Formats: sequence, C-alpha cells, structure tokens
Amino acid sequence: MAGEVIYYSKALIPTLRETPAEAELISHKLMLRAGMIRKLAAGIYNYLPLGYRVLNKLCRIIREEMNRAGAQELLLAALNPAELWRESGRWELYGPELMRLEDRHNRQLCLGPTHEEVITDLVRREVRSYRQLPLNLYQIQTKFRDEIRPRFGLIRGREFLMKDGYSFDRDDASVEETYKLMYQAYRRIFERCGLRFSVVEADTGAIGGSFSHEFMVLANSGEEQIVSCPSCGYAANLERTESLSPDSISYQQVEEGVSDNLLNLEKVSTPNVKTVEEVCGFMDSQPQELVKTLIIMADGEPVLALLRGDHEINLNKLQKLLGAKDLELASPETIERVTQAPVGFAGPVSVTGYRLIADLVTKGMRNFIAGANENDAHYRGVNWGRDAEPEQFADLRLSKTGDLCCRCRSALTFSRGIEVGHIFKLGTKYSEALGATYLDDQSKKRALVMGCYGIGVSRTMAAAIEQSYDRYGIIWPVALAPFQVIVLMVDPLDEQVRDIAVHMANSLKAAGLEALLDDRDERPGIKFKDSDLIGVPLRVTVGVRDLKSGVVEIKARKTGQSCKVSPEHALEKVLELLKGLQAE
RNA sequence: CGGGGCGUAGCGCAGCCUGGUUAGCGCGUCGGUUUUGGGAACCGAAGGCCGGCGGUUCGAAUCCGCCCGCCCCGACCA
Repeated sequence: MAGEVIYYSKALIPTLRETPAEAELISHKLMLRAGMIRKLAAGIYNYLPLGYRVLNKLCRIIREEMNRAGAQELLLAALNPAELWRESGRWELYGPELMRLEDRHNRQLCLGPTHEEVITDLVRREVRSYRQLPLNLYQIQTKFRDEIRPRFGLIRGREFLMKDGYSFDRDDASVEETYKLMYQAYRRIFERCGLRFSVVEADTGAIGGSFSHEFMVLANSGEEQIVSCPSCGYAANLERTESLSPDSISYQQVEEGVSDNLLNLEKVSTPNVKTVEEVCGFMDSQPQELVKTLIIMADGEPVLALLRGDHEINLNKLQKLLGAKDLELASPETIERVTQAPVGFAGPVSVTGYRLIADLVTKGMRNFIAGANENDAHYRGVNWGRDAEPEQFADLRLSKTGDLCCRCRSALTFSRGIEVGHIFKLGTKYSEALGATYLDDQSKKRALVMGCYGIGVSRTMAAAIEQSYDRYGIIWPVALAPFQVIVLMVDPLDEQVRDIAVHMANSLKAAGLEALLDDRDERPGIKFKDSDLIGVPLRVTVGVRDLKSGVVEIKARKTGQSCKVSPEHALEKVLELLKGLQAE
C-alpha cells in the first residue's frame, strides 16, 4: 500500500465537542463528532475526508476479494428508465420505496435501489453462448431507497453506498459453485475488516434450498435478532428460526404424568377477563395451559392461528405456510365478526368456515383453556379431536430464550446484529422476465441462472463503530482506520519536536503506512481528545518533555497501553504493534 | 401512514406559558496577553430575517392558523 502523510493543520476534520441533537445511535453520534459525516437531509449524508477514507478502505477490501473470487467490476447507470422496471414487473411491485422521477419529456425514471434489471438487460444484449459463462459482475455505487422512516444515521439511509454483484451461470450446479465462491469471499471480506460477525440462513422465498445467507455484524444496537447454536453452528434470523420448545409437552401432562385423562369441556364465566395474563390470574393457571387464538388477515381472508399462551406468533412462518402475499392482524371489527365476541374471547371450539392452524407445540396439549367465542366466557378442559380440530399443526411460533436447536438439541443463543451483507441465488426470475438467454452446448436456448450478492458499504462503516468504541470515541480496527498512526506534536513550535515528528511521519509513509501528523498549534489536551475521538489505532506522541529523556510515547487506542522508545526505534515498534493489532 | 417532540449565532441550549424598548448563556470562531503532556485564563470583537408565510395586536421569538424541515416511538401481545 502506498504510504501517506496528512498534516492535520491542513485537513478538514471538523470534530465536535458536543453531540448534535439529531443523533441517537452511537455510531451516528461518533461519526458526526469525529467529523466523518454531515447530514444534508433526512437519511442523506455527506462524507467528509475522514469518513470517505474509511469508506475507501472498505471498498478496497471488497474489490480485492471480489476480484480474487473472479468477479469483474463495472459501473451501472444509477438513473433507470421505467420501461426496464416494467418489464420485470417491479415498477408496480416495488412500492413507494422506489425513488421515481420524470424528465423534461415526462418520461418516467427511477433511481436504482438495486440493479437486477439493469444488469440483466446488459447481459442479455451481450451474452449469447455458454462459452461466455459463468460471468460474475459487480459494482460499488450509491443506491436510493425512499425509506418509510430513515433512521440510525448511516444504518438506514435513503441514499447509501452499496456493493452489488450479479452472477450468471448455465445451470443450478454452476450457480451453486459461484454461490460458494461468493460465500467464501464475503467471509474473507468481513474477516479482513476485523469485524465480529455471524452468517445466518436467510429466507429463500419461493426458490427454496439453502441458497441465501445474511452476514450480520454483531452489535447490541442491531436491528436484527439472530439465533445461533454454539454447538452445531446453526444460525438464523429470529423470524426464520426453527427451534424446539424445551417444554413442549403439556403442562397438565407434566403435572399429572398422564396423557389422556380427558376432562369434560366446561364453560367458565370470565367477565372482562381478556388477556392471557388476566385469564391465568382469574383461573389460577399458567400461560402454558392456555391456547390463544389469533385472528390474522391473510390477503383479506381471516385465518385463526392457535398458539400456546406463553408463545408468540411468527408471522413469517404463517405467511410461508399459507403462501399469502400480505399478512396483518385482524381489526377488532373483523375479530368480532369472526368470533361473534369482543376481542379477548377467541377460541377454536365450534369454529366453522374459517381456516384453523395450530402451532405444533399445542398438539400435545390436553385439557387446555381457550376463549369461548362468546363475550365474557372461556372454556377449560378443551381437547383436540373432541372439541376442536385444526386444519393442520405447523410450526408457527417465534423462537424464544431457552429454546433448543432443532438439529442438535443444544440451547440456542440469542443476539443482535446489523445486516451488512446478503447473498442469494436468484435463479431465473429476472432472466426469464427479461428474456436473458444463452445457447447451451446442444444449441438449445436456456435462461441464465442468476445469483446476487450485496454489501451495504456505508452501513458496514457504521456497524464497525457500533461494535468498537468507548466513552472517548471510535476504536477502528486497523484495516478500516482512516490512518493507522497519528503522530502528535505536543509542542509544534519547538524545532526539535517538529523535526522528529515530521521525520517519524515520513518514515511511516515510506513503510507504506498512512499517518496523520497533528501539527496544529493547539493545546495538548485538545489534540489528545481528538486523537481518541477519531479512533486512530496507534498514536506516537512527540513532545519536549519526553525528548529530554530521548524518547517518544507510543500508545494503542484500543488498550490504552503505552510505551516509550527512542525516536530511532519508534518505527520498528509501531510496525510490531500494528502487526499485533492486525493479528487479533 | 398514526402518535409524540423539536426548529432561536457554527454546535449545545435558555427566553415563549404570563406579548413590551439593546434576544441571552456555554462552547466554538477572530485579535491580543499570559499559558502549554488530557478539551486553559483574562481582555476585546465578529456572528441572529428567533424555520417560512399569513393572521391577531399600538407592539409578536412569544398568541392563533397553514406550510416546510428535523428527531423519536409505533404499524406481531386478543
């Protein structure tokens, strides 16, 4: 890498002592304070030199790994004609998140939120033969999404930097190879960034198979909940997690050690007792003895979903099961219409005309409590078969703490993450819609099999900070740091200090490192604070005090550990420390 | 989209409820003196269409209406 020295006195690094009121999230606050970014409008940011340096570090790593994996970089148009999006059907499907605009001739355009259409169009024009395959193309570009609610600074913006890649293969076997290559490339990218991350299985939608993974940077502020198994390596998004309830036999069975001692169905008057908690309190029972009934609107049709009282529904699972496009909780009016009772008294007994789906866990339950579909009444002693029978038992529940891995039965771990990468096999969805075909070795026309691979570059920068900071500021991993070293002159007016510091910075540069030379005529305190805030991994402090003893101080940002060495040995020491930091 | 909050100097805020004469404070900025190893002290100075438009009033940062911008929460608990 080419070395560099930047003089702080000439650099635009407008640090802030106080946090602008607009920021909530740590990464957002610190990036503003460190002078890395400034907001232009809601969800839209300018990158100042310091922030841009970090972004470029990320891009460089991404490029190197993508190229190594055989992908080629290109740059696609950001402004897309509507016709192309109409061809794929997404002009209508994408919804208000698509930034649409018109030109002076009233032609409709959009700003690309992703580029399947554009790349597929390009490839369908240029690729004809299997001999040209496989082809793997990527770009790093600003994307536009008109988010409902931009928030969290760079984590959810309306304009953001993204690496998006698309692969074109002859068949499934071939795309699987490409997919594996990309998976490995992604692992390498995030490893090289020095990030702690987890790869989770993601929803594959209609395509099926294990062909989608999300790369999550682990951070407590993460939007996504991740469930992982420490013993077998299974990891998934909470919404997609399949897990075993540790107590999936009924409470009654556990209590009595019998399974088929069926009690009579008994209607109990429960005036104004509606929630699970209220019912339990009223009947002196546990949520595990109760089956709750949720009325869900699936594409406008009410469906009754049954879950154990202490479990939550996972709408994604239900949606998948039903094959529905749109799911939402039914309105109170609908609930009254369906159950003939106010909200709070729904149950499975004597329901007709609606689909009834019960969670697997409820299958083993006996003599449970449920709403009576009647104002102020519940049943107790409800049993499947005799009193009610769902159309099917299926996995509907949201995994919860204490659940076991369904592969190896170990206890699952719950954590939070920020999605920074997503890879998936697209199949022929876009190639068929846009007619992107090739001739195979039998002269037969076939649709290209696609994969797509994204990395949120600007978001990754924010995620790195979420994962590594302290009360003084950012702590960059060496690979992403805007500079590896800051050389700080305590007394910039002193000739000897200046000479030694400049020489130090230049020798760092000669060694291929990027150095920030703080030559500002500021008080030492300010310079130390700024140095900590912007998070440069190593600091070399040159001042008259230490020079009297013939030394300079080298301090690691992360550990706070420092040592004093002679100026002649400083370079060597810095290189050694950096090596140690990178090896972590 | 629903709910809540905010908009006053580059940044952080007070003033507004209860209208009144030069609109304040801290930080930052500029000049000066003294300082100089963890955000200095003193002296002096610059910097505001109080988000915009309209209304009420003798008089509006302050009251009312509309608009714009920004932030937060929510859109899975029967």
